[in-house]
Amino acid sequence: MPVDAFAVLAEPARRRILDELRDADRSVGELVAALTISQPTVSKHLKVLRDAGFVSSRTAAQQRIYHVEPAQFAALDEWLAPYRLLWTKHLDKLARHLDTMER
Amino acid sequence: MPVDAFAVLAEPARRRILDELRDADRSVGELVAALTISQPTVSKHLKVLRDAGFVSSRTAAQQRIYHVEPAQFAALDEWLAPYRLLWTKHLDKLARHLDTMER
DNA sequence: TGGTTGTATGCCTTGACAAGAATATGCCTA
DNA sequence: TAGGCATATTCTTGTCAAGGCATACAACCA
Repeated sequence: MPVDAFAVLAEPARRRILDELRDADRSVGELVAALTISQPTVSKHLKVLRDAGFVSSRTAAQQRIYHVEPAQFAALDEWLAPYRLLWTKHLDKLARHLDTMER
Repeated sequence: MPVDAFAVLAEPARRRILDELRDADRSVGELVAALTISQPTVSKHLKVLRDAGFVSSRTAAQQRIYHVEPAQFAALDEWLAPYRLLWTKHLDKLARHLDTMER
């Protein structure tokens, strides 16, 4: 069953994890230290993120190093795209309005 | 209390409502007809969307006409932006790779 | 091999939230 | 003003997921 990307990102803790991984790959322990969340909780969130394809992990001795899979964000962007159109259109209108005002 | 945009959009029904409103403004009744959701449920979702600033409504006689507020999507896009960077970088790398292969 | 570190998993409780049914509210028309 | 239509709200119930705790598993080290 396909996982709902929005539902996955709805959890603030998961977004914090992603934000952390955006800078650099991290082991689970590093994530636990950086955020202030228990290790089991972090591991569970990582599982959700992994299942949804937002991150992947490699094994380095006893540690698992996680890193972001940027491709997965495309789905999100795809949904957002038509709205971005609307809203840049809106910005254009605003710009024209301001332009009109200053004449 | 600020509403979490991701949490709001996590509900598929709410995204369907937004997709419907993207084409044109709609009354609650039209939304109920278009989607196949009970009227109270639609009203409740609309309330959530309104509180989060994703839509606004005007009163037309007994009807309430809803329309999308595109500006609200900016927050979403803002969060997504750094990841988009990562992933276009990734696409670049892929392109270079393909380029290399065809030589 | 036994102990230790790093990570994952299972169970349980609790809280959040969605949907249904019933009802309330607002605005119109006769 | 009564009645009817469009929408909102309340209450209740069921579902699901998050987090705590304990524990299992895996890889390293002495």
